[in-house]
Amino acid sequence: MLQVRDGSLQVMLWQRAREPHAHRWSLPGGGLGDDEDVEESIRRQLAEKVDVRQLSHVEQLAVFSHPGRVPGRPRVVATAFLGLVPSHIDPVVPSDTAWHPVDALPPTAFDHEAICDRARHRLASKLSYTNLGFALAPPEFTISALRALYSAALGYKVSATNLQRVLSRRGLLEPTGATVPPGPAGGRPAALFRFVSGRLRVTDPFAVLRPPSTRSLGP
Amino acid sequence: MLQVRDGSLQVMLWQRAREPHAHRWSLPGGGLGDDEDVEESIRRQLAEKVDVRQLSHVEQLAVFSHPGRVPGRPRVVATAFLGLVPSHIDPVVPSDTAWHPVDALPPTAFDHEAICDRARHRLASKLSYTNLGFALAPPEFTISALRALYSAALGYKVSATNLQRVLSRRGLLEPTGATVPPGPAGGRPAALFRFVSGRLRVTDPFAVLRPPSTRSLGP
DNA sequence: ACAAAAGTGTTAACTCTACACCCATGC
DNA sequence: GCATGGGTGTAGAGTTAACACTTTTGT
Repeated sequence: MLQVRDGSLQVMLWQRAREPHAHRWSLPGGGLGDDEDVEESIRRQLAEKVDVRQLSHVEQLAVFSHPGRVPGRPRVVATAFLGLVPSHIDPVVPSDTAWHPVDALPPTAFDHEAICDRARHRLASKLSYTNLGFALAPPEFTISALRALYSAALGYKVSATNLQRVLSRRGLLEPTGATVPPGPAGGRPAALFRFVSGRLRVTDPFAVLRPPSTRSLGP
Repeated sequence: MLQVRDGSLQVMLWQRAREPHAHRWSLPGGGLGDDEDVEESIRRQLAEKVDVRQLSHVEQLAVFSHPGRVPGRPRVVATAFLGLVPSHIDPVVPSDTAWHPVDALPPTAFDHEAICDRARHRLASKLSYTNLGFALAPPEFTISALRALYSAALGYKVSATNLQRVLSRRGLLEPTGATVPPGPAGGRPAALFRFVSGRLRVTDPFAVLRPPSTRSLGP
């Protein structure tokens, strides 16, 4: 589960009490029940940590199935997921559970660091060619705030100017009309925006080799 | 397993002899052994159908885990893969096995039609932003031949002119120097090309929101 | 007035599509 | 010569990054 917290992208981990890998930090998860699919299962597992209604997005990443991935046990096949929580939420988490910046992970259990890396990469990619930003952002936000979210998730500074232009041209962003008063240092009040849609949509489907344009189908 | 055959994208299926879903057509696959991961397993399963050295690309698609996906049995969790065979190969296949155009599938077992759709979509996407064309094409080919492969895989006509330009600009294609004599109808001899690399490479990593250019880091 | 923060205008570079045109060959 | 298929030139549209500039506020 990933969230932008305090200006950095963080992942929710819990500290294992027992072997194998006691005291190491682990991604939430667990066994698959007989009457659920893996999507239902991961939501059930995450529900033990947070209110699942706080999850703004969940998607499959990949299967991790190396025979030795869980030491001292028969092989465990894991289906890894990317889960996102919007930045305005601060879920109450159990005492063995905490958020960690993805750039400074504590010792992790099993192959969970590799799973984290996969999740970061997937998130960065989808921010570029979909409207997935809605899953990181609160319902309303200033462009500066959105810039901070994108910067944290992508790992490099994003220009507020160009971010607004790209997302607006694609029709993903709309102004609410409201503004936020500036801080004590002054400055122009910032306009508030929201994402037009809260459903994942691919906005830049093919970089090249697009289908022929319709006008070339004429007589 | 997908391949462009006779001008259309086709999938290799085998006809089930026994229930459930007897006589329906099924994707190759099977159980996961204790000492292999899912990638090794799928290659082992496919080896029963073709020479695995003929596989030019294999990648995970997704997990299919709906409890009712295999009727009359405890739930079976499947990890679906996309496998590609270059068009110049014509593998000898068992008698219960045949290639079918993805646009005209016979009645398929379980959720295998959905898996096929997922594979087609993944292939089409990756042709646009990676060099995955190498996995469909023979070692050397004319631009016309490559155009036919891309058109079949994408499902719409691709311009030979622009295909050559896009792939050349990206440094994916290089001329071999050789040419192919024209057919009986005449025409200019076609130059032969090859893919520079046979390893998957992302060539168009982010549609937008690229990291800042290096020159803006100057003093 | 001045500093600070937000937002807009503008330019240059780049990429892709479409289409006109030229090239090399068989008949 | 001329039809046929292969290949190149080029113009135009569309996006994006970079940066200068304007707007709106607090002190």
